[in-house]
Amino acid sequence: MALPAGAGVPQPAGGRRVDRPRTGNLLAMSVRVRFAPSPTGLLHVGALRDALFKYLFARHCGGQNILRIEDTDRSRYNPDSEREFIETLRWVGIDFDEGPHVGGPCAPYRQSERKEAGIYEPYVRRLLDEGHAYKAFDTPEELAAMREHQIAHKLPVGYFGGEWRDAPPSKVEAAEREGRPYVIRQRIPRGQRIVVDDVIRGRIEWDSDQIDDPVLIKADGMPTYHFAAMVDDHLMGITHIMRGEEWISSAPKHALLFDMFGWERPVFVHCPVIVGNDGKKLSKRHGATRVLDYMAQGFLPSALKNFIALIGWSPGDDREGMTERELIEAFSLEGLQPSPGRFDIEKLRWLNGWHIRRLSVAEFVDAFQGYAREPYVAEYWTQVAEPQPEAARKAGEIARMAEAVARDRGYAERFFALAQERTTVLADLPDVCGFFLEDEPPMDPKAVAKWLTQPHAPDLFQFLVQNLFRMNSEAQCEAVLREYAERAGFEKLGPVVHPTRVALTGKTAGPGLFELMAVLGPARMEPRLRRALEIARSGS
RNA sequence: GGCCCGGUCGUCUAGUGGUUAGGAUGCCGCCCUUUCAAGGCGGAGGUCGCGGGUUCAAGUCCCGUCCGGGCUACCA
Repeated sequence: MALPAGAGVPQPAGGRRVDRPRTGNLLAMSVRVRFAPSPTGLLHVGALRDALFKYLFARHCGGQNILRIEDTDRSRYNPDSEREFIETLRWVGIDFDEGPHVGGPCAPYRQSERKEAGIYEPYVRRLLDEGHAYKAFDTPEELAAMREHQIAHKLPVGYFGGEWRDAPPSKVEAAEREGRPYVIRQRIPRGQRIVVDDVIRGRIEWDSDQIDDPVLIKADGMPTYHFAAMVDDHLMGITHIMRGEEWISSAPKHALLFDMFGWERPVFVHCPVIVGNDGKKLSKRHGATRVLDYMAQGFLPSALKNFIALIGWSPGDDREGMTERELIEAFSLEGLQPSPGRFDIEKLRWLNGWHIRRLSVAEFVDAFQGYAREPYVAEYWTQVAEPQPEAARKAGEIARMAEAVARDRGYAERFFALAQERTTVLADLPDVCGFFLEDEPPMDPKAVAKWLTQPHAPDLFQFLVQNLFRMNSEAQCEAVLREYAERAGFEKLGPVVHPTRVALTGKTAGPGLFELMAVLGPARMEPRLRRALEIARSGS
């Protein structure tokens, strides 16, 4: 999508007019949304859902998805954060048409850089000139005292005028001459009804007397969210301000800003949020899990997207398991719900299994190999997961399995096929089918006690070892076991099947015995059977 | 305290005046079966937050109320 040169950039200082950018019809008609995180930490599920809804909406409409970094708070800035966001989103499969990492016609896409480029200045000046903003020289102490007074007298808390909103110009000039630090505040009109139309909630109204004058420019010269985000949204041609519902209360300030500039208001969409199990907003201190942790546990991006999309949105029918293509196709603002939802890990697990089962075997193996290659997987299992000594072992198991898979891809595909419908998260794979790769898989003591101590066990294993030469196919394996059962006088296959399963896998549960025997083949079965024979002899 | 948003099985949801309030997950049971899964079938689980009102008829419309949440920063 090409933008006319200079679109979205205010005229240089000489040129007077700063107005709606001439973005051309193509751009004006196309949906443009932005994910605008503050780079202060890790990407957790709350932010992911925010990014996901915009992504789905943009892709559904054939519009543009834009990444903008809102790094105007220097005290909370975290230099690693932006990379975390971009890499996590890349893993999830949410991509951007414009952003600091890919560029675009509205660059730069970091607000600190936009501030350096002087993009905001003409707009501040214009607001000041037109009386929509004013300088306020209150000290932090004065502000604190005012708030205390308001709380004590049960008054609305906030800056509703102070001494600067209506201060005479001479006073302001004097303060400025003294070099006193100041902020620039938006002058909210008084005695008005402010109406904001929200796509999800309909019309929301405020009495403008209830809305305090927000800081637009901080004392350090940096714009606040209230100012920078709105100016940028306009300059970048954002058509829909989609964000979490926690922004509803500042929506009137933002809508008013658009009005003050004479800009067309974008469509407001205040999405429901994901809350913690206590019903409270998700935050780092409140059960908000890093998205990468889900990756490390072996959740598929497709499942995570599917699951997150279904909290607060529904396609309108009974569909639950949906591919990315289906999500994009079905997504609409009408399906958005107003109430917050909770993150139910059990349902995510089910959905992950659902997505795994829909993969081809080759894709399934690729998914595991890609997973095992992710550097954060090892870090997660060794340093984040609990309980610790046990969790760390998982990292080694995953790495070893990945090596083995790479060494013999054909073999891997055969046993992955058997593991597929028994896998809920990729990290389970070593547990589910690790025994295929070890001549001496770890033995479950209970399984040994129950099945390898059976009186007929040594005889059974001896028989199997002797007949390995004719145990290549599934049918052959079954025939041999049935033959033994008959010879030993067992009416049912259980007494034969269970000890054999324990001998070969060390477990009581797993893929169908004949299937797994056929995959193992005689060469791999022999050492396992011989070991079991020894255990059975010594045990009984 | 003020303003604003929300409220359907534990959880995610369908539902826009007339349905025995549907689906999914989780739980339980049955079937399949050599085990575990997957799959199929069935069950328990909701006085649609509560109280009024409008209407022949209300989860759906109106009023009130309660509860939960958000904002109330020179954070986003």
